Amino acid sequence: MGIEDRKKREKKMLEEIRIQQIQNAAKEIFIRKGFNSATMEEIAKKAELSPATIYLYFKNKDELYASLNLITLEYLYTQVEAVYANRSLSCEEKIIGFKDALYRTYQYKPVILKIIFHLQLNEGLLSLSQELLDKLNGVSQLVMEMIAAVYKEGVEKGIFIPGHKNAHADILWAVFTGLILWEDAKKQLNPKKDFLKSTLDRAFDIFLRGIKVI
Amino acid sequence: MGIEDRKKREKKMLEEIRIQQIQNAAKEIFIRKGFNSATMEEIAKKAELSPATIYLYFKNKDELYASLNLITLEYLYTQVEAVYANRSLSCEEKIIGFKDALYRTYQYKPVILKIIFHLQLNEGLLSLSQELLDKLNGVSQLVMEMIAAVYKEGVEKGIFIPGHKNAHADILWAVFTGLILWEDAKKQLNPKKDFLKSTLDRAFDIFLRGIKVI
Amino acid sequence: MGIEDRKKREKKMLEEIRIQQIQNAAKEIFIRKGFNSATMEEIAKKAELSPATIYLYFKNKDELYASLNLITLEYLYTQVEAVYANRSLSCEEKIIGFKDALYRTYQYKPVILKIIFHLQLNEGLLSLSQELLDKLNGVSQLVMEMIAAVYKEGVEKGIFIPGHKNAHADILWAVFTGLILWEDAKKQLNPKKDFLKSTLDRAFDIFLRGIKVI
Amino acid sequence: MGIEDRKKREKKMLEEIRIQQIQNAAKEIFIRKGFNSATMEEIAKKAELSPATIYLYFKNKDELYASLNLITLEYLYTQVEAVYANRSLSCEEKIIGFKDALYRTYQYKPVILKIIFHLQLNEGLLSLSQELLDKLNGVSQLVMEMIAAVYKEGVEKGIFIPGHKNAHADILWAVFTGLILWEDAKKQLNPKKDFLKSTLDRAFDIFLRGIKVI
DNA sequence: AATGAATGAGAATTCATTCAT
DNA sequence: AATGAATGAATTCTCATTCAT
Repeated sequence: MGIEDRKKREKKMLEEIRIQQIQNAAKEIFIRKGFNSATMEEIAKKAELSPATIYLYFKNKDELYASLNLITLEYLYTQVEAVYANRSLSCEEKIIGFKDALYRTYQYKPVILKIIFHLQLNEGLLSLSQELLDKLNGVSQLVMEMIAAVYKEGVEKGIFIPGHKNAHADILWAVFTGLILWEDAKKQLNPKKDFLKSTLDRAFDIFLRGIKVI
Repeated sequence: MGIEDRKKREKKMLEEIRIQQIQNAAKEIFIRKGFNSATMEEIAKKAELSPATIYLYFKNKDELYASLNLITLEYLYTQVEAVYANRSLSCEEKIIGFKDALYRTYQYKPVILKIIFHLQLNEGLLSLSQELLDKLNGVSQLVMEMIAAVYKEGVEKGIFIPGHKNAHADILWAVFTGLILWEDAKKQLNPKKDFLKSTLDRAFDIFLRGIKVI
Repeated sequence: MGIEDRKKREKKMLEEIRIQQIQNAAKEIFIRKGFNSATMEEIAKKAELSPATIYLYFKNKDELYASLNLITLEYLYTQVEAVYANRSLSCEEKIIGFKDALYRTYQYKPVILKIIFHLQLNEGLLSLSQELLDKLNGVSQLVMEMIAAVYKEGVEKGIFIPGHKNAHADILWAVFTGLILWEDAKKQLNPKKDFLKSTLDRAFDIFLRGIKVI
Repeated sequence: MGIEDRKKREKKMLEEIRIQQIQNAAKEIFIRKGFNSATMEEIAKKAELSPATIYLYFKNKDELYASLNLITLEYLYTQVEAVYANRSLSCEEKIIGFKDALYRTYQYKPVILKIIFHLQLNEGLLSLSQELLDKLNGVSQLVMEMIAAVYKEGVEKGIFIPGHKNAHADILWAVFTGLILWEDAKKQLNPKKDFLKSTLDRAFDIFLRGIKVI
């Protein structure tokens, strides 16, 4: 029995390895080419598999794409949640913590956030199941709510100037994504220059300065 | 002679109307579907023309897409330049002016920014002429420089806290584009809610507050 | 009445001029591009007319093409017939006369014979009416028969070695067309060298030498 | 190891069979319809494959067309070269040998000559690679040179009447191609009658008779 | 009579997806 | 489990042809 168990375990592990292998390849190709221009064949080649094999693990191209978004968002969620739940941090520190969480997520897999941007750009995602769309939106909603909650807390404590909490969550998110996008685009033209971290820090400093009650 | 002239003028106008008719349809479809998913047939249907007719006015899909950029980029530039060159405005007012210029551009032709994002996301637009790509990058460069110059001026006048001027231009640009992207994505899910203008105003308030010397 | 007549005559002449104008343009384009690759628009441009105008004079592209073949063949026919009917010529002289007739035809409008070759290459002529095909074949048949008849006469007079008369007509025709084709192809690569006339003369010398009884 | 080898060999063979299957279908359609009128779909249908499958083996229509030439041109060359290099043949026999070589080539792959004619007629084949065009011209050049050399040898030996060697090569080639073209056109109208071989033999008899010193 | 503008009917080509092995 | 081979269903683009003016 033990042997069977082991075999089963090994099988499952192998399967997961394969799935990741595919997702990794897919991520890169999707980011480089966009959803439509990325071809299954190219992804397969990158994954060192045949196109047909991908279909053993993912029902179709859309599902493969969607799977990337979900894991990305979930990863992001855990990062942000860790900051949010950390009771030892002040509101200001949490804002900084969020920034670092986002940045860590980006650093861990620079590519994954771009997937979300693609989502935001709404490129050909009509064939995603409503279920998945809901899931995606649900997670990002949760992230935004945590940010909003921290801002609200700050306002209540008299630390932050008053304002609509959701708007501030949006702004924070926008600063982050906007900078990623922009710095990345610039890096593409001039790969040597990478000012993302310092500019991001600066942006959040300003943001904090801007919302703090004097 | 006058008659011939008039006829010529009328013909030219008709042609321009047709071009705009196509561009308007294209804009909408490109925004909704993204470059790849948008089909010429769909654009044609939207424009109430046959696909073949589009090819009378645009050499191919890429050119049609590119044509949207050129117009609007120039519009963007003139908007921003007008603020920059306005000697009666203070630095702070210019920052606000930039925001309004950007927003006006966005309102005038919402497509442009999305297209820039596509470019930033490196969506298979390699078939665009180098000339156009250079133009795109050139204009955005000019815009960034104007923003940076205003920030620098503010620092020199002791109004803004010191810092790298380019970083601040990047941040401002990132806030703007990030918000467009994000609010647009949200609007897609819930078309009724459109907080872009108010959130943008708020974001720039915060940004200004954050960079002003107290 | 005289005035009406004159107007009618002028009209007819104008019409014929227009038809020739179109045919001349068509000839050149068809020869340069082949039937399928030649576009009506290109022909129209060459004729300094609009595509629509061509359709006032020719029912469609096929008919336009066919009209060229017919006139060419008819011209050829008159040339060859003149030699054939010339009672003062010997058999040998008639063979030489045929060659000159063919060459004259070719010189008169170097392009027209190539049209026939296209016909021979059977490029996309399925849409020609049977009537026209019959006409085309009928005329070329007549030409061949005249050549064959001269050969036969020569055999009967003991001047030419015996053989199947049609085969010899075919050979004569083949030598001519083959040389046109070949020399023309060479001229394309090196426009300065034009050996058609001399090579053609030589070929017919050899041909005559070869069929003459010693 | 042997097994793997065998499988590899079998796979390669299968691939070659498929390629030939496509080429055979293509040959027939191209000959019947000409390059432009032939459609990939028709070729695919003839080959009992889907159009898409053809693209697994040939990059595009042009390449498929070109592939037919390359093979056959090489075949033509080897045939003619074999005659040319055969030291046991007299000049006269070589001329006859050339004819047979040409005819064998024609029989083996009737398409090649038609394709050369298309080239000669300048049928929009501009998308062929310069490399291939050069090869085509190169090989035909070589063939012509061999023919010319044999004629020259005959003249030097006092067997053939004097004359420009290239002209005689041209004539021989023209007789051959002209007859192919002509007989083929006739066969199209009346498929039962195929006089090519006998007429060709006769033509070369006459040609030889015509150039021989009496 | 002439044409500018428009289009329907294809054509080549691509690619996600399937299936026999 | 993995895949090579095959394909149906698009999609872009072309062009002969029409028609209102």
